[in-house]
Amino acid sequence: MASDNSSFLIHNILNRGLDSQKTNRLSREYSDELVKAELLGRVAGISCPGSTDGNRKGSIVYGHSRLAPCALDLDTSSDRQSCGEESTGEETIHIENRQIPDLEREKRESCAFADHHPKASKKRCRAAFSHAQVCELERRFNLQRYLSGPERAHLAGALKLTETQVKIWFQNRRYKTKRRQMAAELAATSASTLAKRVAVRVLVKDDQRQYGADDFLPPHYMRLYHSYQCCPYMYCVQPWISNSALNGNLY
DNA sequence: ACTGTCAACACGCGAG
DNA sequence: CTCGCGTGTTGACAGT
Repeated sequence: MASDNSSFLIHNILNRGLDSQKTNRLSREYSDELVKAELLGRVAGISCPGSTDGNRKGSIVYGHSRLAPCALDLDTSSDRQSCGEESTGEETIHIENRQIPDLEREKRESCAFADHHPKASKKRCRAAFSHAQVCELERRFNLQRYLSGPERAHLAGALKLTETQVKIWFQNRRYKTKRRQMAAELAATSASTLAKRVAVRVLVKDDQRQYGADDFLPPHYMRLYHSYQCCPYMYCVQPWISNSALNGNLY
């Protein structure tokens, strides 16, 4: 599949290139001053300092400084830009300043402390990617389910994430898709089997059916079905995504 | 309190 | 040996 590396020109804006490694090293040592500098500078967001090689064996497992507030946040206009319109080959993502609430800053700092003092706390900090980041990741996932190294680096740099974060995200995304697909198939077969069994139990009174097979569908099947259908970022999926893609491999 | 979601992780495997 | 993958699990978090 052709990779559309030209679809991200954020580097031109941010003048950061693919130097996400450097960014991550910097952000790993972030402080309020760094955040402030980043916010006041041309870059308004700060990447989550997940280690690019942190998922390998023998690496530090706990004490990463990943928190929601440190995830890149893109404004709603960028959401529309990256999610609501077809890629024209030239896309820009506008990044705006973001106030970090005291509570969030507190949590972030505690994680930063744990990062510098791995033994101080085993509390694992989980990054919550921003809406725009997830939206862009979803959009890219809909285009291609696998990324090459350069593509991953490019996307990571564009979204201010580490390559590892992008890699793990795609990994989890593929597995999630597969799981949901399997669950849906299981629910479908179970429901049809149940319907066949229930069909004999249809009550008829005065030549009128009192209830049907659907009425017997257990709540958990319904919940499974609905959760399968529901995806918070589904509206990000572009119109050009074919129905077969949606019905087949996605969601 | 319970449950679902999700990023991060562990583990095993295969490819190069 | 390194890397990425699939798969299952963990822990944080949000919603109910």
